[in-house]
Amino acid sequence: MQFDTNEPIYLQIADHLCHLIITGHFPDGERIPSVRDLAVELEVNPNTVVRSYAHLLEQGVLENQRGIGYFAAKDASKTIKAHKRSSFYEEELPALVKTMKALDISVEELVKSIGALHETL
Amino acid sequence: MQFDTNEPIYLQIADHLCHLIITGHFPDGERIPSVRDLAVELEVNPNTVVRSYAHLLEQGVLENQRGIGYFAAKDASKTIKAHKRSSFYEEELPALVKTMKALDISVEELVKSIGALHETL
Amino acid sequence: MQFDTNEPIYLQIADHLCHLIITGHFPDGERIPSVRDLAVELEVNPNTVVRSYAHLLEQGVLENQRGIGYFAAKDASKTIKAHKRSSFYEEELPALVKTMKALDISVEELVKSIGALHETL
Amino acid sequence: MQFDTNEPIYLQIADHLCHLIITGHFPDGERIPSVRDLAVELEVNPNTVVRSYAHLLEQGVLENQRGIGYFAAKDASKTIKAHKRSSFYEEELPALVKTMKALDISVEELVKSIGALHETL
DNA sequence: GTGGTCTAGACCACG
DNA sequence: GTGGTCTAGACCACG
Repeated sequence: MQFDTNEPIYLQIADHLCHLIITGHFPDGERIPSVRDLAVELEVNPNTVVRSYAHLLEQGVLENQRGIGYFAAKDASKTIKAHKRSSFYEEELPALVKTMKALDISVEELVKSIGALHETL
Repeated sequence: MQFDTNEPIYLQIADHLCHLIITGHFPDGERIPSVRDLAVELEVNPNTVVRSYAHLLEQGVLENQRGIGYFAAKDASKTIKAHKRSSFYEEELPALVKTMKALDISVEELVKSIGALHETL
Repeated sequence: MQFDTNEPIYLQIADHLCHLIITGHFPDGERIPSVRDLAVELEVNPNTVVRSYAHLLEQGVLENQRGIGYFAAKDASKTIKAHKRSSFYEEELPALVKTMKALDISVEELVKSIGALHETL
Repeated sequence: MQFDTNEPIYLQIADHLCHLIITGHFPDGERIPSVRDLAVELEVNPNTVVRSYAHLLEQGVLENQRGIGYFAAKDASKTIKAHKRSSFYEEELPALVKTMKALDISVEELVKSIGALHETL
């Protein structure tokens, strides 16, 4: 895994874990790697992984069984998607439209770009 | 001006100045407020304003006349828009499309939302 | 380290660091002292060191690992030498030749002086 | 006259005046323009010209006759050249040789460059 | 008046 | 531990 320099590593890890959960690599309810193991695998400070897990715990994406380990919550995928959906519609999209207007980009132009990206990515 | 807690104030000020430039409140080539004046107006430490100005100087948005003050560059609006345009098409938009696919949002659905936002904002 | 009064300290520190890098005291890719440590060593305010580091970061001489510290870039020596070389040939040398002509110093005379200095320094 | 942004304007003006003196445009002993006139001609703050004149007064390049104006000193050209000569041999040249060694430029290489510049400039 | 630099020191996020 | 940001305020060169 490659880390972007500008975004906190712990958030990048959290995002990555979410991605693995909603794509079924870490199915809902199943155990995920220990802090230690993941830290070794990602060549990262264990504190950083702790922070990622704590972050996802707060959001209800992960659960913790004392002495056993961390698990994806029963409804982790649903929770993640709900989170994403709300930040998408309430933050990302309005920001994008605002920029778009500031740059005098028309809706048609935008739709074309989105269509192109949609096929490529 | 209200500051968001998460983004550095000096960047928020820089952004704000860019906005004022491309909307013509600080026309290309004209003088902008002195460091001290802006600091007083925004209730911020002068050093913070210095930092904002230095940031925009690096990007070629501002210029400097010794002992006189800061000016919007001759082509400031163009420069700012070019910056914005490239980050829009190369970062914002691809990120959006990625999220959109992860959430199984169709292009049609998206276009509708954009249309609605476009009129409201 | 002794500071000259006329040049900004942060630039003198930056220059000094460049010198240490191209002479191999801080090899390419290796970690350099933390902001705090260097500030203590040079008896300078940490902010001043931050400024030096930020300056070299912009120029691609230093790199940054989140929460770990600053490193000389992989190709730091090369970058520094390229900078120096261009300012040497495009600024220093032409200025010197101009002065030399204004003073009616012949090329022969100059070459002799350079030869002498070259052995002494 | 075009001003460089990095060097103080008053020094650039002083240099320019020196140039005019040693090239005979303002002959030794003759009156030079009033502060006011020069400020108008150069589109510069009168204080800046005052500073230039004061600077040259200190160096013995100019003289002042109260109520009449500023004059190039009787031996202005000589004084200027002596100044230049000493800063050339004691500062410029040693600095150049130091850079040259740091960049592994040989004396031969340098001499060639100087020769080329000598003809072009 | 203008900006540029610096100190002293705080608080914070991050690893 | 690391760097990043910010305040408060000083001093200076310059125009």
